[in-house]
Amino acid sequence: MQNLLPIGRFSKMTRLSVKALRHYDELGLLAPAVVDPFSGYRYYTYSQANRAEAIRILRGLDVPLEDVRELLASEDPEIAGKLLRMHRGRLEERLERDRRMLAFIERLIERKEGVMPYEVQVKEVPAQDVAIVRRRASLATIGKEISEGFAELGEAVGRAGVPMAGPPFLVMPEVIDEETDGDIELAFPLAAPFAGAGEVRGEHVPATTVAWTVHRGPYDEVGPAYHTLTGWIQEHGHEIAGPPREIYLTDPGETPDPADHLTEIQFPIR
Amino acid sequence: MQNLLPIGRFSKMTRLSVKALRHYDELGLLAPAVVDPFSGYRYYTYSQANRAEAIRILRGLDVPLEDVRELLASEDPEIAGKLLRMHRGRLEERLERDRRMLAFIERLIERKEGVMPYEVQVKEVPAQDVAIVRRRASLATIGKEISEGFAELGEAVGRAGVPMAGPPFLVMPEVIDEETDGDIELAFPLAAPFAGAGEVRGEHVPATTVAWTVHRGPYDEVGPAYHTLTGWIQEHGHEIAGPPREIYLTDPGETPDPADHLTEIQFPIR
DNA sequence: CTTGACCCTCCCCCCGGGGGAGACCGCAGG
DNA sequence: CCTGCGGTCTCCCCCGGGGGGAGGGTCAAG
Repeated sequence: MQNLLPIGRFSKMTRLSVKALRHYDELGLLAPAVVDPFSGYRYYTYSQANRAEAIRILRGLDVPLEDVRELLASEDPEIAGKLLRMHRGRLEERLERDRRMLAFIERLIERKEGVMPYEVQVKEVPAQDVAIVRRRASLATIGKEISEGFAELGEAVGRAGVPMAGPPFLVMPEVIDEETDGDIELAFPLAAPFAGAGEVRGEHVPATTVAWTVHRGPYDEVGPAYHTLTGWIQEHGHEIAGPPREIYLTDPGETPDPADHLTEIQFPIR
Repeated sequence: MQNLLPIGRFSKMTRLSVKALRHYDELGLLAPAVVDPFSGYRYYTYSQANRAEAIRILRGLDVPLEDVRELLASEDPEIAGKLLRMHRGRLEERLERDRRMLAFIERLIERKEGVMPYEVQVKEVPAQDVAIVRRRASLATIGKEISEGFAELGEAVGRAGVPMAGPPFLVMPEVIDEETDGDIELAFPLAAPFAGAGEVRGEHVPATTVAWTVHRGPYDEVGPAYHTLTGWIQEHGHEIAGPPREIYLTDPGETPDPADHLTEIQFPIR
C-alpha cells in the first residue's frame, strides 16, 4: 500500500474526473501533494481526498469554483455560512425563474398557435370628439401612468357630464424603449365636445384611414401585433401616417382574466 | 419612414442585442432582408420583427437556438408542440435538481460545521465470534444487499438461538466504485460460537488494532470519514493491515432520522 | 467638409471542463 | 533487456450564447 496515489486512482476514489483534477490543480484549488519534476506526474495523498470530496459536493450544488476556493479557505464558519447563504439565494432565484418559465411554456403548449394569426384590415375611423391627457412614461412606469391617466380622464369627463362614446384608447407618438421614456396620450371618445379641465384637454380628432388588428391576451404580449401591422403596412405598399393607437376593447373590471383581454391596434396609413 | 431598419434600430425594436442579432444572422436563424454588398450593413424589415420577437421569447425560456430554429421552421404545430414539451421536460428536470440542491444546501447551512471534525483514535478490538454472510454488490445495489444480508443473518442466528453481542457490521475487502462491483461481508457479533447455516458461516475473528472514528449522519455522507481515516493513518506513519469495517451503532428502526445515525469506521493498522 | 453616431469584421473572453492527438512513463511478463 | 500496454503528460480545439473592445469604414445632418 503506497502512500501516494497517481491521478487515475485518486480520480476513482474521489469520483472527480481526471480532467477536473488537472483543472483544479491549474487553478491552485487542489494541488497534488507531489509532482514529479521529471515526468510531471501528479501524486495525491489519501488525506487530500477530503478536500476533493468537499469540492465534489459543492460542485454538485453548482457552487462556482471561485466560491469553493473561498469556502475551503475560510477558517471562519461565519464567512462560510455567508457564502452558502449567498449561493442559496442564487439557487432560489434560479428556481423561481425556472418556475416562471415552466408556467409560460405550459401556456405556449396550451394554445398551440405559437404565433398568433393576426388578421390585418383597413378601415376608416370617423372623426370624433375626445378628452385627452398627456403623460410622460418609461417602460417601467407606463402601466401606472395609464391607469392614473384614465382615472384622471374619467373624473374630468364625469364632472363635465359628457357621456362616453366608446372604449378608451392610447396614442403613442414617441417610441418608448428600455432607455428612452416618452410621452403618451390617453383618450376617451366622447358623445359631445369637451371644453377641457386642468391637464385634460378636449379635442376633435379628424377621420383617418387605419390598418388595424386585434390582440387577444395579456397586454404585455402585444408586441407581435405591432410587428405584424408594421410589416403588413410595408409589404402592402402603404406608409405610416401617424402615431399608433391602442383601443382597450375589454374592461379589466368586467373581464378579469388577462387571457381574454382584447386590444385593438391601429396605425394611420396613407 | 424608410422601410428598412439598420441593425441598431431593429435591435431596439426587438429588444435583442446587436451582438445577438449578428449571431443569429451568422447561424442563419434570422438573416437580414438586405445586406449591402459593399458596406456589409445589415438591414431588416418591419415584418421580420415578429420572428425576432418569437426568438426573444423562446430564448427567454432558455430554449436552445437549435430548437428555436426547428420550432420556427416547423409548419406542423404537432412538431412544435413536441419540441415545447421536450423543453418543458428539461425545465422540469432542472427545477427538480435545483430543489434537491436547495434542500441540500439548507442542510449544509443548518449544521454549520461544513466539514465534520472527525476524531480519529486507536483501539484494540477484542477477538469475537461472528456470523458472516458474503454478498456481491455494486454501488447501485449495495443498499439492498446490506438489508437483505442482515435479514438473512438475523434469521439464521435466530434459528440457532445464539444471542447477539453487539451491533452488526460490514467488512469491505474490495474497493467498490462506479464501474467495479465487489464482495462485501455482513456480520453479527455473537455471544457464542456459531456453526453456520446455508450461506451464513460462523467464524472466530482475532483481535486487531484499529484506527477508528464515528460518523454521525446519513450513510451516504460517510465518504469523508473514510478519507479522514486513511489520511490520518498515512500521516501518522501507520499502515493499513486489512479491509475496513463499518459498525452500525444505531438501529434505523429505533432512530428513524438519518441525521442521527451513527456509523463507526475502523481500519485495521500495523 | 466635418463631425459624431453607427456599423463592420476580427479576436479574445466567460464557465467548467470534455475529447482527442501525439508523446512519455511505469510496471509486468517473457 | 526488450516489449507491451495502460496510465499520464501537455497542447489545442470545442460546447452555448453571446459580451467587450480594437481598428477601421459609413451615413446623415449641419
